[in-house]
Amino acid sequence: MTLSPKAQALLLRPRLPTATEVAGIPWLRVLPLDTRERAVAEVRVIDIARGEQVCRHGREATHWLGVVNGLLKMSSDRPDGVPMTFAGLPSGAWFSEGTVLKREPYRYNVEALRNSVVAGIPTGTFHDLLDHSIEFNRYVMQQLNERLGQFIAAREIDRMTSVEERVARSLCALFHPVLHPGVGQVLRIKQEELAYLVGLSRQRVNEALQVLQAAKLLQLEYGGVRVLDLDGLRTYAAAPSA
DNA sequence: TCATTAAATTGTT
DNA sequence: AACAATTTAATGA
Repeated sequence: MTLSPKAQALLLRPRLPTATEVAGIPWLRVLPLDTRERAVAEVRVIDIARGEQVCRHGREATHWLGVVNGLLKMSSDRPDGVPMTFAGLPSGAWFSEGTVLKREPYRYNVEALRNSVVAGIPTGTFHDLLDHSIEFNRYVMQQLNERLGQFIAAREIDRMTSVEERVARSLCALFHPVLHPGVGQVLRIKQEELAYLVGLSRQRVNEALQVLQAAKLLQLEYGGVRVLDLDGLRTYAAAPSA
């Protein structure tokens, strides 16, 4: 990315969301009309260039954040220096609720794998919604519950030896219907981005994807992946090697 | 709208 | 990492 400082400043300035962007925020839909209108008024969006960090480990959490458009990667700095990727965050993913809830600093880094649009509401607004909206509480509770399961899955993925299994499970996480409702049957992701997410070479990921395609679990498309059998990806086991 | 060309992405080695 | 093949996006008649 070679943008002039002026262009960068313009990109980094938070702005009001467009109607389309507001429509892409899943939790707004569960709110009653009056609550929703008040919440919408607090939403700001920001354009993030590929490679930029959305939040840094240790920084104070000022907003509850979500992906309107694009793809982010959530990872942690481990003491041994090897970064561990927790999750890929596609369109419709909202995150940092645990941190915002406890008013703590971020415990991970989030960076953009491609140019993305990220939305946020201030922590104060987040707590107001928790205090006054049952619907919002339900949404956040479900979100926390699902994310717990995803973190546990991420640890299992990290231990897996088979590349095909790792890719299959990672894709499942990205296609998670509750955490990532913005993702339809087709996930817009480059194989290069997926490789960076699972920490493998693009070649190896390409190879694994083709195995999974041959198994009729997914279909490769230019610039994306179509899932044919989500449950099959979830339970995929590598063929025993000779 | 269509044809041509450039750029991006995938598939192979 | 390099390269060829394929798909999409951009351009201009």
